[in-house]
Amino acid sequence: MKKKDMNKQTIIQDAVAKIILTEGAVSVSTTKVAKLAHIAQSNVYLYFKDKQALLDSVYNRERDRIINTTDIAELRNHDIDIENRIRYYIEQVYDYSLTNPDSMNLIEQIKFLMGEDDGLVISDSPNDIVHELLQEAMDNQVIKKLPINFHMGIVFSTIHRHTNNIIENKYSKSEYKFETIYQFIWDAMRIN
Amino acid sequence: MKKKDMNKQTIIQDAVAKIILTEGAVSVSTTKVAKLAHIAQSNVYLYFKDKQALLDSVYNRERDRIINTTDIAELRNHDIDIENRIRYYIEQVYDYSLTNPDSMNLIEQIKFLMGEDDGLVISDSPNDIVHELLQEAMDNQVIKKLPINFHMGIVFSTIHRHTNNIIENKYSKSEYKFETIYQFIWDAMRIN
Amino acid sequence: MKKKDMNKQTIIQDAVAKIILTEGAVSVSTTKVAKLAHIAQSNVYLYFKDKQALLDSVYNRERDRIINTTDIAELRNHDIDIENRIRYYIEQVYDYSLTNPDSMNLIEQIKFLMGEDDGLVISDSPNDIVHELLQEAMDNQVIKKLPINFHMGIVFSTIHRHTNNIIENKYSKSEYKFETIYQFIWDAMRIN
Amino acid sequence: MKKKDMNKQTIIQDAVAKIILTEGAVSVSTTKVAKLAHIAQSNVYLYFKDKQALLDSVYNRERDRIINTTDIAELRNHDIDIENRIRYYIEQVYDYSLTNPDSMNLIEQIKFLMGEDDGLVISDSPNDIVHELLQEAMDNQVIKKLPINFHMGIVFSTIHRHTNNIIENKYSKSEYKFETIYQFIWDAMRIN
DNA sequence: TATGAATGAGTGTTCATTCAT
DNA sequence: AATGAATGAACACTCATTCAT
Repeated sequence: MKKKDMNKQTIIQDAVAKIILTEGAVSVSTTKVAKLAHIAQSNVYLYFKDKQALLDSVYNRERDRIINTTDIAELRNHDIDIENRIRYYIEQVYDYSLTNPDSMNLIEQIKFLMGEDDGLVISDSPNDIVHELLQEAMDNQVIKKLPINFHMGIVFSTIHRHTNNIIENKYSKSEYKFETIYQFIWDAMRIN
Repeated sequence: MKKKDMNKQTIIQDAVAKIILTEGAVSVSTTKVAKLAHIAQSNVYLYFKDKQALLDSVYNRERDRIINTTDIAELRNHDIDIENRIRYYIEQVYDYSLTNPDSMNLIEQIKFLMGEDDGLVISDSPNDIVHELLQEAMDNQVIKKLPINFHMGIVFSTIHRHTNNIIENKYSKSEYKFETIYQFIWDAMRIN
Repeated sequence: MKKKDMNKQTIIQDAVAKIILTEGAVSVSTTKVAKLAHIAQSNVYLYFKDKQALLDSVYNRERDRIINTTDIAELRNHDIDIENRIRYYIEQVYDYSLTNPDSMNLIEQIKFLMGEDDGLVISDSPNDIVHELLQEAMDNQVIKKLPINFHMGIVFSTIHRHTNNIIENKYSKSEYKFETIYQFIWDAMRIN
Repeated sequence: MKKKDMNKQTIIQDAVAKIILTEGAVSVSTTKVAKLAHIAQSNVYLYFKDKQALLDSVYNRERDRIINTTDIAELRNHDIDIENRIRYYIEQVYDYSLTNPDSMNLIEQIKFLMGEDDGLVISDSPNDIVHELLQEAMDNQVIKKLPINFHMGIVFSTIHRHTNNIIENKYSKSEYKFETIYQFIWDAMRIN
């Protein structure tokens, strides 16, 4: 029932996601995608201009998912002090990553495949909201004066590593609390 | 004459490395490698069992290069206090990365191609020397009690990001000193 | 409003013609045609049995256009001496070709695609009017006794070449008068 | 025996030629070529960079064949009067065409496929030998002052048509002598 | 009349790998 | 040790055509 509601676009994107997660982005081929989606290979081109567009769409879907999950308003709410806004942001990344561990891996894989070096760091535009937040924090001498991708990087890579560790059963979800992870990240970022 | 001393193995590996760095690991093909190495395509199989072995060898070569550059003795020298040994280690990674920026990218690319998730974190064996060092530091409550790949991860990913930023001309080499980078990493690791 | 009077058939044919002239007959595909005609791809099959029928129709449309432009009555008018009737015919081909240079190219392209060797020579039926005229001229020893497609061929290919030379800016329209072109053709045909 | 001497290049080119002549240039596909040449499809790319290179090579092979058959020295021999040199040239084209009727068709087909409009007119370079000859004839007021491709065109297209008529059994080889064909062509060209 | 969805067969091209010499 | 030739499988992508709605 529910499945039938999904349109083909989504089915195809899901197939791509599955392949990326199980075999790696390199292994994505229209043939495999079509097989997994139970359609003819040529059919892929009915829904996506070409392979690049297909990968882009999967990437964007995931990126949007993240962005939509983020409580942007709060990040801009100047009634909250900046340190807490950053903490709130990290918490959101943390929650998102634990809830959707695949999402992060998808984004990482696709970005890498396309030759972008920044890994998980998502920065749509320079005046991106998080960018803004971190810049403000830097200007106010709350966090260290460093390239912004250092700050974004440590947030993402730490949380991502944590999530992967759990997935790979290196330890259980309960073994490290958010507070612990957060402290690690925040100690790096903040001026003390 | 001297050049001719380089055996074919090395010539081939160099070709692979060059392709990876310029076009990405995905683009490595025996055809291209052979062309770049000025040998017949089939010749690649004289020196390497298959493509996988070839990539492995390039990976291992780089990994060994890193390990050999590291002053292991010093890391084990208990006359030096542990904090300084870690600092020394970070310094060595830092120096290596700035001196051989390609090396890190090679490792990252090959790891990605093979579907390994840990990125740059190299851990050959559990009783690896760095592993040992960090474990000791954790036991002595010098660094935070966290999965070891957190500690290794922040070292590598921060330094790697820094190196890439420089390569991509985001800023000049002189803009951030080692001390600054180190402080960022160390603040995350240490218990304060 | 008026434009809407053009029925879909015509719109589709026009699309085909445009593609042939800009990209060559080989490049005609239902996909492209449909896109250019602003209809669904499958819609092409509503108006034409298959691709072959579509091409045929475009060919026939052009052939009819030529035939209808030709003043047949005059060609048969025995009050005019035969030499002048042939001259009149050549003049008409000349005028048509210069006025509708695309027309000739369309016919040539489609013929090529269908593997017909006679190029521009259009001969619907053996008792074709021009056929008749030339036969009569041959019988009356006005033109050389040669296969009829020699005579038709030289008319078409010379004029077509002239037209293309102009289109390709090899020289301007005014550089060679009809009389000059005609003399070239007629000298070949006539018995002297 | 003899067949074995032919290298694969030639075998492949022959396959292409056969397909062009039987099915038309449009029908040439690497698959068909490979099948006809009894090799794997991928093998085509061992001998030719891509399909274009393959077609080019078939074209060039034929063009060279024509050029090598032509007695260039004689065409430049100013001891012979120009009219006779042109006649000699036309005779050579005539002989070649009748001896190698396929050759002309191959060239025509490939040229058309590549979108060149000049049909059989082969003009390698502006100072091409035939070009030279005709220009000289025009300057000396032996032939009409017209675009050179008119003169070349009538030679080729007339002879080609004649050859095709014979192939298609429209009449027998003996029905029209060279002299007849020549007269038709020459009357068009010459100033009278 | 019109369309979107579907598809199988085909396209040119690249690949890793094998083998005879 | 070295090579050129060979190949089957895979790739992304386009095509003419059909069919249910």
